[in-house]
Amino acid sequence: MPPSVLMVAEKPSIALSIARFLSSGRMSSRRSYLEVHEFDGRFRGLDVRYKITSVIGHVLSIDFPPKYQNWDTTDPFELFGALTIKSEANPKAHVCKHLQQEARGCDYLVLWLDCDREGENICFEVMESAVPVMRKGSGQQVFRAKFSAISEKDILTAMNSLGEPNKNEALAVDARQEIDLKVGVAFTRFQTRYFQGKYGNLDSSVISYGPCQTPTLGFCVERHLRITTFVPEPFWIVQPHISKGGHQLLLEWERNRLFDREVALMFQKMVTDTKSVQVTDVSKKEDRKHRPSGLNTVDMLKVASSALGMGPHHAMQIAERLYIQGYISYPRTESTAYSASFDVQGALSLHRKHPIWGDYVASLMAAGPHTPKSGVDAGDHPPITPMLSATESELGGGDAWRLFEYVTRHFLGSVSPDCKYTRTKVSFAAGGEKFSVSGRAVISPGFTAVMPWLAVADESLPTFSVGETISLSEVELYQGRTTAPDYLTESELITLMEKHGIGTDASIPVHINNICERNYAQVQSGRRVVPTALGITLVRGYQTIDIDLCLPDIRRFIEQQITLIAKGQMHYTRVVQHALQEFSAKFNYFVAQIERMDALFEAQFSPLADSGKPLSKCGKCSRYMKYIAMRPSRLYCASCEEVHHLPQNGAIKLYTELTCPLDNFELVIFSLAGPDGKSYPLCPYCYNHPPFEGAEVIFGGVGSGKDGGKGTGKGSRGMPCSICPHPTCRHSMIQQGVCSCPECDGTLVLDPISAPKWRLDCNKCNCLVYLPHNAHRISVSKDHCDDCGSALLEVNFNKNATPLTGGATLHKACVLCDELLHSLVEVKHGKAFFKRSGRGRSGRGRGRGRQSRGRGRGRVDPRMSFRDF
DNA sequence: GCAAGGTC
Repeated sequence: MPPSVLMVAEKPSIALSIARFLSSGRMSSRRSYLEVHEFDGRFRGLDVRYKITSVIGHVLSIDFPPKYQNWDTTDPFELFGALTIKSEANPKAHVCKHLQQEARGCDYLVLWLDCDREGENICFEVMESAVPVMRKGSGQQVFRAKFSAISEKDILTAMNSLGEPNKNEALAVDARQEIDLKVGVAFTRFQTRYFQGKYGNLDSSVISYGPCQTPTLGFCVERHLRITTFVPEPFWIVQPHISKGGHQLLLEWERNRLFDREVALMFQKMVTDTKSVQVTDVSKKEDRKHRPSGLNTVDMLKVASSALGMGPHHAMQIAERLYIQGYISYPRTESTAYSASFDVQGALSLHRKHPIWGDYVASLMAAGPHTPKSGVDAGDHPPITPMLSATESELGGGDAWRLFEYVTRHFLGSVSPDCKYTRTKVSFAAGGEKFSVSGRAVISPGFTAVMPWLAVADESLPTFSVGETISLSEVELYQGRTTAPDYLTESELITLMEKHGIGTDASIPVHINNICERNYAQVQSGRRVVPTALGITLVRGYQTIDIDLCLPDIRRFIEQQITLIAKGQMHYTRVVQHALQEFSAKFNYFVAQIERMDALFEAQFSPLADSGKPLSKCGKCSRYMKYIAMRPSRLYCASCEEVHHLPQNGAIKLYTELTCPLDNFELVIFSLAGPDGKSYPLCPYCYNHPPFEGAEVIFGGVGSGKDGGKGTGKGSRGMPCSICPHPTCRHSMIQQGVCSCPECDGTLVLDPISAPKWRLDCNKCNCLVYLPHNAHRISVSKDHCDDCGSALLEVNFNKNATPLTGGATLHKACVLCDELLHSLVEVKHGKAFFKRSGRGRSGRGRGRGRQSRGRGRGRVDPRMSFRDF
């Protein structure tokens, strides 16, 4: 067997391009967890077998170990000194396994990750999986390819000048990750617990803090404060009117405007008294409006927001889709310059026949090639360009078409001539004051023909000659008032973020989205970002305690620090320790001074005790607790001063005054919205303090985690009755569970309030099983099926609609094994439901893994009866 | 329930 070389790129599309260039298209591709392309070639004087595949961005991500995951038992300050762990960023993608599988026995590893710091960091993540399983050899086995574009020339050059991955650059990213995590999580947990424990109407699931999101909010609040503190001032302008050759002209005053009325009046009188103006100069010169440079992500997002009315998050989703479908090039790029190898002619010729801009493209090509305006080549990806021609109907109209049209017009504009026009300026004098008027005449529209919204408007002027006098028809004294600035548009916010280095092209939309989701700001009409009371109060609080916390310099500080590592000027450990020391000191000060921020909250929000409505009784003091419906919904016992968290995004009701046998708390019932939203009872106390040793481990209880500290996913934060292992309580999983879920490792539990459309709900996933609809009562019996171990159901059919022979109404049977019962049920959100031997409900091996499962996750008619399967 | 950064 020839030696083998494994090559790894940052994303599948790049692996494919590189494979094509290096193999001249002669390769074979197969699909493992990710695509792998193989071909034969030469490597350092050897005949080798090449394999090229990719990861999907970062392989690993950083977090705290499980013991720090509990918000109730971890002092946020401890987080600064905590160990951190790295675990697989997206376990479902099996990237580590994929890398190990492909690297096993390979002789060489070539890293083709993006050539930026993050890419350098991913190199080491890849090495961590790959190197241990490679064949041990002598000499260098790991190589780094450095490329500045995904073009044949660049890729071949890179292949011929392989180097080594840069550990310092990778360490800089490790440092950023650790600092961001510790600072962000410590502040977030502290302020969330502090303020949510005091106020009932904050309406945010979490009061987050972050070195990017908070300065982003800071920009919006700063503008808000400028607006609210704005004091308008009156000003005056002397405006002479003249008429010539049928034109009525208003002359512009060289002093622009004055804030002193008396002085302005004096000038007006001087001008009026002269009764005429004299032409002192007529200048004519050719001017041009430059064609745009190539389109990068940030500019695309700004235009999408300001001209197309599409939010950055949405615009990125649309762009992503256009990219996947092959209509546009990679949409995440910082570059505005096309690389030297970019084929302008080829890219243009795609559009020659386009029904809308085909004629323009044809004339552009006929006129010869136009060099694009220079811009920045960040070396990551080329500017965003169309890769196919498409019409509105092909793209299904809507936002996809509008964004594609913009990308295409921008590209065409960037390789078109500049717009040329003549600018005329006529200067006048009257009463010692100077005035002017300007006109414009377009010579050739250039790129504005295809980007008409940027067109230069003709403003014709009559002909004037120097020395000419024109009588004044009127000299107006215009009075105006300065006006407050408006709220920041999304587009302006993006500009500010980019200018201050807040976020990256890919993360800017995420940060904006974040401050909206946390209810700190809202995008209002005109796509202006307006901070909410919560957002304003937070930023004013930071300003009161420590203004650094909401200024963009905080990000700059972190960037500066880690750059020292990247350049090898400072040791990783020293930098991280220094930064954390600085931030933990800030944290301590913030905690010590929190009452100053709280004073602002007090003036704006209502205390917990005044919020919400009485709902259910506390098991400790027997007094009614209040249900606070505002996000995050919770129960508050005013006499015990305790907050009990509840599951989110659903409705909470009292469960007919039933109580938990363990702690006497009244049960409540949680229901997800909609006809197919499942519901389950829960004890407010048990939900937050799982009473059974091991229960929280099995189910991922509050703040605990068994799988590397990630928790066990949404909805499994606490312990509702549907997963409670209490052996005798009538609401527990033991009593209400029927059988294993066909979709996951959960258990199907009788939905207690599903009547009259009785059904079983999975206690983990969204699988629902509808039971016979002609039953007026269904309950879970204490008996089990002899064949499969499932709990038997007692079905009480309606007298008039019973399927039982002889008009009998009572039927006790297994939902899986009883022919009749099984034929009357159907699964929703489920794709398979089959009998399983020996696995009954809880207590006896509650659904532990499925015995078989199709690999595909295609849609199956959700109404399919599981009998039909 | 937490950050920011990759990418799908």
